[in-house]
Amino acid sequence: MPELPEVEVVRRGLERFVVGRTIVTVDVLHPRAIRRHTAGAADFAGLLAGATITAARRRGKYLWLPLEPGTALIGHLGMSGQLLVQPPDAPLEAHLRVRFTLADGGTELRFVDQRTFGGLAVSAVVGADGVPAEIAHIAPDPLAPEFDDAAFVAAVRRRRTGIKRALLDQSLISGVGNIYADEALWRARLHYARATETLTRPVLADLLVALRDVMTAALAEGGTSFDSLYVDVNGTSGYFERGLQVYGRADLPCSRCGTPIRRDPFMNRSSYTCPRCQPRPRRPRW
DNA sequence: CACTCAACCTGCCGGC
DNA sequence: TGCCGGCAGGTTGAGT
Repeated sequence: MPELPEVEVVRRGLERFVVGRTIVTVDVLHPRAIRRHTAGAADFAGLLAGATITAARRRGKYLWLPLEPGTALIGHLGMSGQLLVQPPDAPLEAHLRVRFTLADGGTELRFVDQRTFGGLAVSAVVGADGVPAEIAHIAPDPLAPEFDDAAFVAAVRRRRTGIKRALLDQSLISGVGNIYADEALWRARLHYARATETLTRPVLADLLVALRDVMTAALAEGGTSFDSLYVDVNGTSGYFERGLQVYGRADLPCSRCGTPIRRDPFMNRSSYTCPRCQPRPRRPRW
């Protein structure tokens, strides 16, 4: 899915439309959607029926809804997941996986997921910081107040890998995916295969600025949507595709120098760079 | 412990 | 038209 800006758009929608409401019924239409909830669909539904949603939170690409009585409904959108707020009489989506009705009889919450890489689970164990145990391994994201810049820089410099691999490691920094990694590296003029241990503190500080800038700009546009898969809770697409400088722009001119953007295979997907602004390092690290 | 990669899915697009 | 390969914004768990 969706990287941090797209997930934050969804979180804001949940905050607006479902916080304060009480779940009445839970219908799991596809077991794979709750595979992380190992106790199964009946347990999942039983823990949620009667629970009241007290907030809508996010860390990186994970979402969760804290519940009264002290549990939390966790969600990850994977590659194609959507959380939609729909009128009860809206036609059922082709890939509807879980459906929640709410006590006031108004709009209902639906989890729709074409590829089923995403999923939901109920957490019974919430840490002191309010983060469910299942998400404890996810690092803070760069837009969160608890993100520690110095700790991130030190951790990157201790690594022995390529900088893009580090950016995609959600236990180091969360919320960054293939699009925003490429966009931030272009802004910071860094090639994705630059060795982490050779990057200086100022260079990494600049990279953090680039990440925050591009994600904040994307959020202001409602996120990036190439197609109808990436939408807010009302099904509306964002407009940041226009703001992308390298991602998906193979052979188009770099907006800074005119050199054609290059696409390389990378970790079973793609990386986009400007060959001139982001020269390949002499000793690349994958 | 640090790191890498295949596997999990469905749909779409381009080439033959 | 149909079939096939390639590709898609992510995470995890097994393996080195």
